[in-house]
Amino acid sequence: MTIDRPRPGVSQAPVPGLWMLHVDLDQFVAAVEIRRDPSLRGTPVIVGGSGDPQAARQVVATASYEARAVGVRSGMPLRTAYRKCPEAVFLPTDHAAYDAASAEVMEVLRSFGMPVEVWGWDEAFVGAQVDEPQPLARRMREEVLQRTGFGCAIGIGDTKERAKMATGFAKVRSKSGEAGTADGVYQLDASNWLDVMGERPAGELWGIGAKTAAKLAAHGIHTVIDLAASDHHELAGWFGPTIGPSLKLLGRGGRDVEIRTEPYVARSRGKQVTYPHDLNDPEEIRDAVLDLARQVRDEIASEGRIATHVGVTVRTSTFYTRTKTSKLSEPTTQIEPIRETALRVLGRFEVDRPVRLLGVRLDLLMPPE
DNA sequence: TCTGGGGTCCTAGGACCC
DNA sequence: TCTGGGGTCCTAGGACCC
Repeated sequence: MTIDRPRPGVSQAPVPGLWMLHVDLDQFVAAVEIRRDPSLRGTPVIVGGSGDPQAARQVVATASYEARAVGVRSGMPLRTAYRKCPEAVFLPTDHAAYDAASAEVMEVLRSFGMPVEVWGWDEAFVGAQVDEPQPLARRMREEVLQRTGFGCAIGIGDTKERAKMATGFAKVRSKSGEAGTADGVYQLDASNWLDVMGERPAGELWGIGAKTAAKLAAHGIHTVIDLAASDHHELAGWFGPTIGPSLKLLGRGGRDVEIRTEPYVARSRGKQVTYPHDLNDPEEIRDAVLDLARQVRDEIASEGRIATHVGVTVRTSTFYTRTKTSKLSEPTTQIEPIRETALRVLGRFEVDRPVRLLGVRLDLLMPPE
């Protein structure tokens, strides 16, 4: 799954008549499970880990609305979710099913003949050159529902950032069942951005997390309008030359209008595992790292990708987590140099506590252009 | 509530070279 | 005479998102 976020430094601007439609599927993972087993409809569904609610060290990946209603959240330990909602149906994650269902939806979106940028399983941006984006968005929702059975919300904006924020309002309205035109569709553009967003906390903006929000607040910047009116030189001093000014831009609603339709090319590939029980034996730790290295190498090799760096992550029982990386002597797809390098990187750790998690990541050679 | 997994991008500092 | 400045490569760490 590929994730992106507002890219600092992207320099474009709203284009008259060009609308960004941000399509966001409702509780997608749970919806896929409910579609293939309609008897689940109306009952709380919790997807995550192996599907065993008693398993330690596993968390909720997605909870259906019924489970969310009683306080179940993604990222919550499965055992906690079970305590809150023992009547829920617990299911293991099934990536292949979500991949396939996602592809169905993206095909429906592409059938409108407009550029589609896929964002992970359950999100996409569509670039629409139309005078009236709202009727189009409603037709898209209808078409997705008819042809796939999945509900979605659509945010409309004159930038991607505004469209993404608009989706949040579209979802609220669609759930409240509010009558009128705003059922699952909401529009944010230059004309209403500050009216709607200005007094909201800056931390609600996409790309501003808890850390950045706290740092902004320490400098007296609390709301979106504060951020929009802030001094970009000061921001650069606090956050660096790229991120600083990009934050002010975010407060003003962003300016990205580029729909990238090319297939996504990953920059890295990794695998990490939290073991059901801590590893103590150095031999066992070595073997586990070699096993992870082999798995990731097999994946990239089957996709014709070439590794440039090897990273190893170690998390100890105290949750202390560190990653070290080494450049391969030359880009390769061969298992031997990757194994050797992984062991060399592992050797740079002083592992003096039980190990909870190990990970191996390969940075990939990017094709030219 | 004992805390997953898979990613991306930016920043900073040291090494090294001219 | 211990001293300037710029550029690049490499790695660690942090922040964010789904």
